[in-house]
Amino acid sequence: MDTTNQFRPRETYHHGDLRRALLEAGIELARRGGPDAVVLREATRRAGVVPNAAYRHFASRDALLQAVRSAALAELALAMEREVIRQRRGRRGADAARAGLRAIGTAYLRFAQAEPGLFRTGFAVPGEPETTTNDPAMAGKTGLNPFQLLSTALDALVAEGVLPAERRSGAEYLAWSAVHGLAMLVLEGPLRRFTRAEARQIEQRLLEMVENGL
Amino acid sequence: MDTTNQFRPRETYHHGDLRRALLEAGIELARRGGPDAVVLREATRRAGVVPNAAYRHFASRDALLQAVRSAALAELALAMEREVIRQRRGRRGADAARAGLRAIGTAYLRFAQAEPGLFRTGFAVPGEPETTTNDPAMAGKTGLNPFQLLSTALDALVAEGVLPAERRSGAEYLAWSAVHGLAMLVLEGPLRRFTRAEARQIEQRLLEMVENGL
DNA sequence: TGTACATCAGTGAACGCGCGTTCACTGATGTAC
DNA sequence: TGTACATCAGTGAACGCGCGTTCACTGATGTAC
Repeated sequence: MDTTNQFRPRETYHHGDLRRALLEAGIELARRGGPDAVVLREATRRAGVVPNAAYRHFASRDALLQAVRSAALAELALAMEREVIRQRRGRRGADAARAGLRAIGTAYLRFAQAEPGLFRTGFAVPGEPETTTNDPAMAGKTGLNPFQLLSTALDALVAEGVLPAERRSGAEYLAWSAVHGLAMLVLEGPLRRFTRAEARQIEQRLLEMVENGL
Repeated sequence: MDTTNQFRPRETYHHGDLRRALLEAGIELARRGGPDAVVLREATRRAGVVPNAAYRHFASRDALLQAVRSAALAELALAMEREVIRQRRGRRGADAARAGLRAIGTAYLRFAQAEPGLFRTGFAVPGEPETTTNDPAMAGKTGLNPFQLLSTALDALVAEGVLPAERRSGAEYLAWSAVHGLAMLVLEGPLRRFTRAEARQIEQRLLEMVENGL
């Protein structure tokens, strides 16, 4: 099964799964070059198909880009879910809740560094805000998208009595702001030239600041 | 004096101050549409000049864009300087230092909302990081650029004993991350649809978080 | 004060580029009888 | 089991677009004598 191979000409007239092939090509393009690199013609080239064939599966270039964006957010959600499980392991109660929030932040920052192209595609492309959608295309295994995973982690902090209930509302935005801002600075801001170790240290301190400041 | 007017044909063969006219056209374009809207041909059109005339003054489209970016950062620096003076007025010592930091953050967030196009041009365009440059083109009246103004405010906190010296190093990045992140979320993230009042409230809480968390 | 001439700042025309998208088409597939 | 035909998923060719940039040029300006 090699439906996405762009070098060997297809043997069948029909592609088989062109939609998936285009989406995967789009994701790969985003991975390497961010949202601007998601070029419809290039995706069809990689799928071994004529440019306008894409229109059987996506209404426009932007529709393809949105699909790629959702996939990027889904990938981040999966990474968060994994990290939460990893960090909560062996902990209980308040301690586990704290670890959960920390895991969300860590996964976010790791993702930004490991997959800058996908990260930018997920967050620099205007689209349906994650706060208002329940689209499973941008969610992880739990069916929650990155924003909803953060909310869940904060809820846990309240349930365990770590975060006073009256400070709960809007806490997503504070936590997210800090982490998102740092990700941007490391990615394309003044912290670009930091070594991995320096970046890690700032990360740690930022997560502390959030924990203390919330 | 109307050298930038694009409607009336020039009376002189020479423009007079084409460099400035192009730069101002570029700033205007960025203001309305962000970095991508800074189109060399459009800038020359507005200056009432043939496209390639731009190359007497800028080596490339990117050189023009960098100049616009610097101008945007300079404008932000000026806004920060004004806000710092305003907020420190009538205060002294630790109180004034705290007001100074708060002013920096407030000015940053106000600027992002009032001039989203310029804000994005200042920060989404890769260029010489403000941390390493002393280019006066991106500085305010004090000769300091936005990043350096933030550093100064943090130094004042240490001098007044508000911020322990051992937590000073790297504090720029923590403060900046939080504020920058919130700016992005309000601008093009999930907080886009917030009302002005809601946004203000989150801002306040974020600045508190930074103050407490640092 | 006048003039020759180098320098400078514009003009005019054209390029190649790759993109997204539209149109009319044809080959392949699957379903009803 | 065979065949007619509707439906679907591709092809082929072409569009207009606006961009950044290059080339050879000319009109205006300012300086030396």
